[in-house]
Amino acid sequence: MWARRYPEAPTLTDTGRVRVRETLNAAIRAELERAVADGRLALDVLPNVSVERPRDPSHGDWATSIALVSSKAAGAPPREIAEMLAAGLRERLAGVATAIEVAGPGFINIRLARDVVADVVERVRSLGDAYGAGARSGRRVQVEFVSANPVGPMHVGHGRWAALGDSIARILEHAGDTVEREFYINDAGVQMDMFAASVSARYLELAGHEAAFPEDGYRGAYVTDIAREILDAEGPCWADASAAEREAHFKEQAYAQVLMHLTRVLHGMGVDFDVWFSERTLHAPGTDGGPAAIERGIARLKEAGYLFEHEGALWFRSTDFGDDKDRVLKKADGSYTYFAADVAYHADKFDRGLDLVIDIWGADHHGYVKRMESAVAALGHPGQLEVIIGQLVNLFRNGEVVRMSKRTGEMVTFEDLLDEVGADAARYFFLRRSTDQPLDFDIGLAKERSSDNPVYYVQYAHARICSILRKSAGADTTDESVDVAAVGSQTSADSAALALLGSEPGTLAGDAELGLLRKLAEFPEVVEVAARQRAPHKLTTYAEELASAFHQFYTHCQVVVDDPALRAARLALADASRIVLARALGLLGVSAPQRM
RNA sequence: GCGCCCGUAGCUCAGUUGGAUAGAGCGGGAGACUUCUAAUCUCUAGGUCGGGGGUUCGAAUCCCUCCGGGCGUGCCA
Repeated sequence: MWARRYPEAPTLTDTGRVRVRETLNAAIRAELERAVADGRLALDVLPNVSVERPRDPSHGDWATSIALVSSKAAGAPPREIAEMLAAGLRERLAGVATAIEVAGPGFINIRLARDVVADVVERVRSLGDAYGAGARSGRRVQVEFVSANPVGPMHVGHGRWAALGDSIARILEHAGDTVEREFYINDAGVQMDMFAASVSARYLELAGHEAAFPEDGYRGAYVTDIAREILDAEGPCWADASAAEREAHFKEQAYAQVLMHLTRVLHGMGVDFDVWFSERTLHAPGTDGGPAAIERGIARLKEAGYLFEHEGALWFRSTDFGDDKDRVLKKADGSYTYFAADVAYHADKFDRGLDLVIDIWGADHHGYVKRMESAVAALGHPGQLEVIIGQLVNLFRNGEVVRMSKRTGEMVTFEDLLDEVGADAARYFFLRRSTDQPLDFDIGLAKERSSDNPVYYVQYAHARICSILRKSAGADTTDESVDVAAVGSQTSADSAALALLGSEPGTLAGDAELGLLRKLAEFPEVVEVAARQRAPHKLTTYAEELASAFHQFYTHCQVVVDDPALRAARLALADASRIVLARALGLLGVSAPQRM
């Protein structure tokens, strides 16, 4: 088995909310220490202090269960401990918190002063896109994803890995890492030969010759399209060439066409790779004329003492690292396994100085994870490879499963899907579910321009804000020539004005303002968690919650009002919401339209 | 057989690594446009968190076991 690892999260530094959290933690720890020093609390070891955000807003902004945790060791009732700590905290946190209460079995609930809550508005507006960003970690991370065999069009599952890998890359970048996106092209295997043979057979058919189609050939219509393009461009002369010559030539032609398809489709959805890595280069002789990378990779494992020969084959002792069985690198017939190339490939990655490599593979490859982790460990980089297993996509159309046949090659390609639903909806739906969950994708729903569609729900919130900003500038609300970001930044609200926000709790308007302020403040933590868990779906959930908080605010609070202070405060709040919505969508790779 | 993933409202799914009365959207029921976009909002119904044990102040979450579903278990790629 392998444990899912969540390496240390980058430290967030620029975010007031996290500082609030640290301030509270520090205050609670100090109270705890004081109580122990005074002999009021009998604890040998101090428990870890942590405040959390209660689900129920009536429990305040933050809460801690420290009294419950300490109760047993201290030999005192939790409520008694809580009362004692709360008394000290009220003094220590005067100015930050307006209420500190003991509730339930012994929770300490903390309600922040309103100006501390409202402070998020100016923090967001001054930081802009950097809000929620982590300090530069100095860590170089590579995300390798899609990595399809270049033998056909992208399928819908590839689209999901693309959205996932790119969004994880964006999130890690925002959290402070330096990230590279890489596509590993499996262009060396026998499937390329089969692909060439399939194109060759179609070419001969088109040129009017008899041709037996290969048993396990690729039967999709795209193969014929490629053959036709070659025929149109180069004529029927290849029918006279030897099969080997023809297939060798067609292989490269077809390969080039598929690569163009891949880059075009991926670029069309906003995914651009830094490196396209060809598997062939691993088999080719070294640039210095020395041994091929694949041989050098094996040599390294040998030096490390993990190889042995058995029944004419060369094996890697992956069981030393917890794998179920040992794995063959070089077969008895002298050829290399796919795994051998992958060892060389990963050795190359770490030679490039990467600190962490994240591979995204389809669910059908999960049996391969342990051996790859073992190899990376044997190469001297234990724990520096992380494999994310992406589950498949089931396509639905109005509740009906869209059937696809691998045998006949009939399928809805990812490009078809993009054409039909658009890049925004496709990406958003792919990212909406946790990665280890198979995804049901309803084409009808993704296309729907209604409240049923969460993409539009979130984008609409952004568009609404832009409309308000246009109006506040005295322009027509539909005038797209207005620079809404400039209008937003020209708005200024002093702290007295901001203190108006949420000043009437209990009213629809007051609660809506407070709800929106609190939601904005959560963003840095959401980014941190999404980064640590490689979980973009945390951001779709957040984006929908933020959009919901904004729509409530919009319904209950007129922004462009006569009172200049209230108007400025609400305008600033709307502007901050615009910035965070756009940032959240940006991390998902989804556009934030200014008008819908 | 063994390994991994999953099982939460009628449906699709969240649940911040053990916290307070388990949440959201859709679907069902009832309402709100003379306003900065109704692609919106408000209220309501709906649960044995697959079953059973255990750990503890406290379990959807951790452990054991059983049931059910998916995937993997090549000298394929």
